[in-house]
Amino acid sequence: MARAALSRDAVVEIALGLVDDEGERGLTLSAVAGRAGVATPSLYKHVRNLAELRELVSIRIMNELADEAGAAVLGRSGDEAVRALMRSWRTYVVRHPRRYSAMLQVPHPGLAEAGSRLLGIVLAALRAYGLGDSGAIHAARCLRAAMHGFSVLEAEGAFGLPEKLDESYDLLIDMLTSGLGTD
Amino acid sequence: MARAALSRDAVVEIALGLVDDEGERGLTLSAVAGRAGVATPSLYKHVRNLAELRELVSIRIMNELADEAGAAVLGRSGDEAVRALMRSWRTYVVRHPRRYSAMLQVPHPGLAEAGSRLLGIVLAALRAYGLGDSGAIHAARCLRAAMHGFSVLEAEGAFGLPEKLDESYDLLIDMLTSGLGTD
DNA sequence: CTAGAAGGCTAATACCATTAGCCAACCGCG
DNA sequence: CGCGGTTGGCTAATGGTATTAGCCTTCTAG
Repeated sequence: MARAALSRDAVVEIALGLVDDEGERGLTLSAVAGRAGVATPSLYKHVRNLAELRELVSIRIMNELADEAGAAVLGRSGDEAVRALMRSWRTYVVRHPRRYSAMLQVPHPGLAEAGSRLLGIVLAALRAYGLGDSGAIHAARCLRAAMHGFSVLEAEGAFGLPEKLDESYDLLIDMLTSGLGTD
Repeated sequence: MARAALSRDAVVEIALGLVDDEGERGLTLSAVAGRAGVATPSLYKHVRNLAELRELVSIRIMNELADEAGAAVLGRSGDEAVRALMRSWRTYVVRHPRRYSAMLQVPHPGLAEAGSRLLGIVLAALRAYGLGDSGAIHAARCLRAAMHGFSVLEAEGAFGLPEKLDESYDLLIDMLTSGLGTD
């Protein structure tokens, strides 16, 4: 290889920083090149095009989220597991709101794989309820929808005051766990 | 006024058609101008810039959704109202997936107003539960988050097979209404 | 009938992604 | 040690986009 220089991963890393600092709209090839101290076309040696970079960023973010959610669920079961899953999910969003928003953009393929990893974690959290195969899928979809919806709305500032959001989320957790228990 | 010509509303209408046909990424000023049979800069006589057009489109869509949800809730109360609200919401999304996706983009101000209209409708659906002011807000946030999350995931094709999504959504409705009742 | 505004146009600018083609540096090999 | 190929940078050029400036026509109000 020639000059030590950039790598594919380094480009993705810079892109992530850009998303954190300026939001997903700030993710532009020339901005990445600027931060890397390189001319724009040089990036094409590491990344096929902007769409691929966006996809790589999304996948990276979804995997981060899955890592944290997976760790939270580990060693717990039942309501405890669901609670931990939901809390860790929201914690990630609160900590990295712009990343979470960026992950949503452009539902290209490739995200599907990372998505199914997340699904597996949600299913693991549900294991103790003894739902059938099909029931578990339905329940997982509901959990994911609820967590995702709350996250999107919070990350985009669609809720009014940020205070008391914790209470709202606790209520959502209670509604869902009680719904699961009495199913 | 000069030549009969375009109006602000007509421009928004064309933009909506574009969103329906090509998705939110197809909403470009030159595409709108093309459909209107006009040169691109002429649009600036009706709309301040692309950002404003996007905002107008989003508001229009959110109001459409609010109209349908409001009509669904009208004359019902309690679990029936919540069920009707949730069903009408998803019905809109299934009917206009691209519009719903487009509404999410760019959470500019101005959407807040249309959003509070929606909030009012959700609160109306919850009236019969006799929740306190604060409790109703929390419950409304949960409902909205759940509906929104499911809608986003469905509109983006994030769930696997489209079949049996009805069952999943019914489960979500049951979980939430039972959570509200036993609160 | 006339003045002015409304709404169209062309031309020009700036920014972006993307492609093509060139050049230098580094690597491994003999 | 040197040499060739690959790797990773560059500049130049293209095309699409939004946006601004300034002109010109046409309708309408008075």
